[in-house]
Amino acid sequence: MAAKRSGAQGKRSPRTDASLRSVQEPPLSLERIVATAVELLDAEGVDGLKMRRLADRLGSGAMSLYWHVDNKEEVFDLALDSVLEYRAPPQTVESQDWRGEVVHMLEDWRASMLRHPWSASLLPRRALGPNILSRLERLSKALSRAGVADADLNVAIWSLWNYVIGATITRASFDLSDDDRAAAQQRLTRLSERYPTIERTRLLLDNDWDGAFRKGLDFLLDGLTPR
Amino acid sequence: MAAKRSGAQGKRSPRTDASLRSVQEPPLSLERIVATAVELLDAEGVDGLKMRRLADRLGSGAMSLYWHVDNKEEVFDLALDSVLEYRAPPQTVESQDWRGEVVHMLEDWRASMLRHPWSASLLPRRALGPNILSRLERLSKALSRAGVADADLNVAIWSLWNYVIGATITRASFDLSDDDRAAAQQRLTRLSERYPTIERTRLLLDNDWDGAFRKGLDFLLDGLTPR
DNA sequence: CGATTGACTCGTACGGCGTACGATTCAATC
DNA sequence: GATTGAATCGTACGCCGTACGAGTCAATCG
Repeated sequence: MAAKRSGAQGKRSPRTDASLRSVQEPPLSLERIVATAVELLDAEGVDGLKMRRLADRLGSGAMSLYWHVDNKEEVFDLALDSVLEYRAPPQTVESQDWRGEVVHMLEDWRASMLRHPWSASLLPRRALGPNILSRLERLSKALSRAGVADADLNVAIWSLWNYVIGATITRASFDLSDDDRAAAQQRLTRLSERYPTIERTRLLLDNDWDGAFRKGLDFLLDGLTPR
Repeated sequence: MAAKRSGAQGKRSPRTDASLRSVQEPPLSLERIVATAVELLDAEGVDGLKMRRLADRLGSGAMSLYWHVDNKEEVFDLALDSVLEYRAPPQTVESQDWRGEVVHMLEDWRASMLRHPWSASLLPRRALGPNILSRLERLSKALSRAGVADADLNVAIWSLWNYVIGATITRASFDLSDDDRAAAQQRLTRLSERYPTIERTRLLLDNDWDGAFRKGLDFLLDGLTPR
């Protein structure tokens, strides 16, 4: 019957001989699957991840994946969470600089997601993996130490969360290539009398995304944290 | 050959007799297709929209849709933009209350998207339809009249845009049903020593989404607009 | 009036997807 | 040596988006 991988992994050592395997493929494992899924997502985007292709890259049959994973959704969830692991800076013990800490955490979060542009669009699935939760926990703690009252903490967390994922999604989808920019340019000049302000400020064409992110974040933090 | 619907719609009057059609189905049209797609999306979510089902609802064959539309992607783009139409309030001519105007626009935007929870997750496709563009144009104008310098306008617009779509996506995906809440509750208490702050503040369980949105928005506007 | 045209509809078919199912393999155990 | 169970994988099924080409009918033209 095989209860499938059920939380507790099997005890037998996994097959190690590669008898028929093409060259010297290591055996499947959840870790390899997730790591390869991230590679594939980086290379081909969300639509490029197919179970068969993932299996090809792993040198295995497509159906072998389903021993380690319930379905494709779970691959997405695991890939997303794996990309959001937070490596804290070299331990600024008892740092008094709460604000700097929070800013660093949020900028690192955004950077992690921009390194894997597909990740932002996967966030709005409510699967909160351990890495996401631990980021939220850290953020809560830092804000709490910064003096934000418990009653205001959720508002603060969600405001920041919303801002970060919004900024990341926007950046990932509206950071146009030169070709795209030329096309947008053309389309806009054709409609210039309808959208004069957009055209004047070149809203869709030139943007200092990083600077804008930092500025809006500062304003939010000014409001959310006491004095 | 049929160059397909190419911008200029045909001039002949469309077939009107419903000869073989089951009852009294009106003929296909882009408007009907988009309206029905919105219905279907509201009822079944993003994954529930299939060309065959859409055609069923319209009382037509699946392939008939492709006369009016290039592909499924275009259906999504049109449905999204149609949902974002902005009906301005009863003309507050020369209103001096720029801030109130901006807040109203952004809250209306969020409300429009929450009425169609699938819409938020479709925004990060760079297809900017006329309704989205016109919202951006209005917003730009209002902020400009509020005294925001051109040089700061893009930062302001994007900050607000990011905040609004982030908040909407979050709200749409984390507003748990009672069952979900119970499950999350259970999972969290099991991990309570790992995420004590999250548990203490009930971050994932109880939220005043509307209040939080409004508060964060106020802070952003405080920073973004002069004095 | 009959022939032609072109807007519009749709049945069939194809390739690709996620994955259910059952057979197979092999190391560890008895 | 027989049994067990973890892990792999080939085949097949149902569903998807849509290419293709044939069909239908109203308006047009001679």
